[in-house]
Amino acid sequence: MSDPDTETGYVLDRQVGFLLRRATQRHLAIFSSHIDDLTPTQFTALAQLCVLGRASQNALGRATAMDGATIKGVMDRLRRRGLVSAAPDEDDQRRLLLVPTEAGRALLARRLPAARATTEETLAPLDAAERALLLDLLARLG
Amino acid sequence: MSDPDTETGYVLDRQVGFLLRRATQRHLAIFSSHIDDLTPTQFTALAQLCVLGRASQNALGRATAMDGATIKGVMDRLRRRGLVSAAPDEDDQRRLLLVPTEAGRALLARRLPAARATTEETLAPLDAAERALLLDLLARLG
DNA sequence: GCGGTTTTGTTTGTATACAAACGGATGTTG
DNA sequence: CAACATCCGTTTGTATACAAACAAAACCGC
Repeated sequence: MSDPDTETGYVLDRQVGFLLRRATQRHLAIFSSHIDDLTPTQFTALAQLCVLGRASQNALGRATAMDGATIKGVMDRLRRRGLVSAAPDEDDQRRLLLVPTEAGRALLARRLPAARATTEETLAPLDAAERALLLDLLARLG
Repeated sequence: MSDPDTETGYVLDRQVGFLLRRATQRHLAIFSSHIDDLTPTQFTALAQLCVLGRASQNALGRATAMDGATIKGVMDRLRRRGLVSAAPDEDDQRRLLLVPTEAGRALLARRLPAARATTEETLAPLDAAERALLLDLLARLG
């Protein structure tokens, strides 16, 4: 009767959207406590570009789930810092061919241990089976 | 050997942070397909304010996991649309006392079914047991 | 009751995110 | 090959998010 959800039936702590936002916030805070010279988004984009070797801007955006406007801003900042280089694609005049620089690859390599520590700390409340389960459930949502 | 993670050991699709971002993106897209006159953040803030009845700006921010700068912007927009009213707190001159207007409560009531549909559609890939499990695991992360 | 600390709201600056619109290049199809 | 559609990168506008700094108000220890 004195339940706060009597009127609306809306209990915040049970909403998927809210729980996702909270978990993301905590993960972001942990990330920046381990890595202070790259944002999670920048790290993801740089890491994926290193895996791919080279990619057009939009293709990298698709690979990292960022739209055109977002990936442009991210790459602009990485390029300004000399971590990524860009050149027009010979075969397709529309495309901007992106390649990680040596500095970019080196920085990624130096930060990989901290990235793994970030994941570890984020998942610390869960045991191994629960971690696998969570990743599986999240993957099926996305 | 031809595994793309040979160099970095970094497989994007297994990173919690990436999966959280993807799931959040999908949830956001579903939300806006059901509700086009409130953002998820605005909905959360309005709903929580309706549950609380009244709250100071920072207190509402804490209740909805938004920092001071964020909750200010959200409330400014809700106030501009007449969904929330604000007045100085008599007992504490620092505080801004927020209260949902009738229009705010009415809009929330009209949008609650769509909000439930959003949750339902987001969790559609999972059965009942898996949904409960996911919410539990996410709650323990946050 | 007074001085140091905290709280509250605000502002500024940076960084995602996404929608919408655009011009240029490429692809497709009849 | 010409009309049409699609893709690419860019720009603009809006909306979270968070850090850092600030002034005013309230609190708290001694």
